[in-house]
Amino acid sequence: MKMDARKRARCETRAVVLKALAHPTRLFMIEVLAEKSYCVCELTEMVGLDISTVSKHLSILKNAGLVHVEKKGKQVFYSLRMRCALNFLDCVEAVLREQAQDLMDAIK
Amino acid sequence: MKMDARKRARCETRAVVLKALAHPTRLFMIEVLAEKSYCVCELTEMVGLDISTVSKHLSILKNAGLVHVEKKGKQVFYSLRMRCALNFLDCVEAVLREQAQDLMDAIK
DNA sequence: TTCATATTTGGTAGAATAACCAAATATTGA
DNA sequence: TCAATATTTGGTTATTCTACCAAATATGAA
Repeated sequence: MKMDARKRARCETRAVVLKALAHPTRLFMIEVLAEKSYCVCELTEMVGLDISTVSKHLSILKNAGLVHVEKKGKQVFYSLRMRCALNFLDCVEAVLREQAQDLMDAIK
Repeated sequence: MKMDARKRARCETRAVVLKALAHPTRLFMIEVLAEKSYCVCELTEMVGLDISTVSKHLSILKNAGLVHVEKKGKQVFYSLRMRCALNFLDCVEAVLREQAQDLMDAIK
């Protein structure tokens, strides 16, 4: 099974979604947004980075289809759109646990 | 819920696993390795990049704990270790389908 | 040991990312 | 309209990533 142009395009599309998740700050925000929606300034306060940086991170999540955006007055609220991203993260946890176990096994 | 040092570290660890998945070539190989294990030269043939590039991609997957490595004679075989990475990808598909649907809705 | 094959590692150049600051835009209220 | 607040966008710099080539390493066969 070769990676022809079609398969490559398909993988590139998927990679956009995964890349959106693959950043500490964005992961953190995904977790936070799993509870409820927050506006940019609230997220900025939690994250502790410049608001322009946070805004750009959020736009990456938006472009990937991971969050939903709603404007209310002067504020813009983001919420988690794809709940299955959370299962996602559980899977990552499983990977990490297994890695840790391997390390333990290697030591003893 | 602020992103303190501990939370940041936690997110960074998770991000390593996600980053490993977040590349078209590596995604492709994950899919291929879901069927059965392959050696580096077979994967290189499928992927169509330089073998050194493929080797580096594989080492990223290995470091993230996503694949298992087994040496047989002159060849090195890689296999998918975390099957749940596939559910992962199903979730990504769901995201993409929903995005496509939104586009359709926006047009009509 | 020597050769051939398979893989990894080191080096390098170009592309992509992420952080900040400053400026632009949008919205509400005076 | 003007001022204040919330957010986004543009610009810049430093870092990281990715692809290739060349060289090093490992293994099995002659």
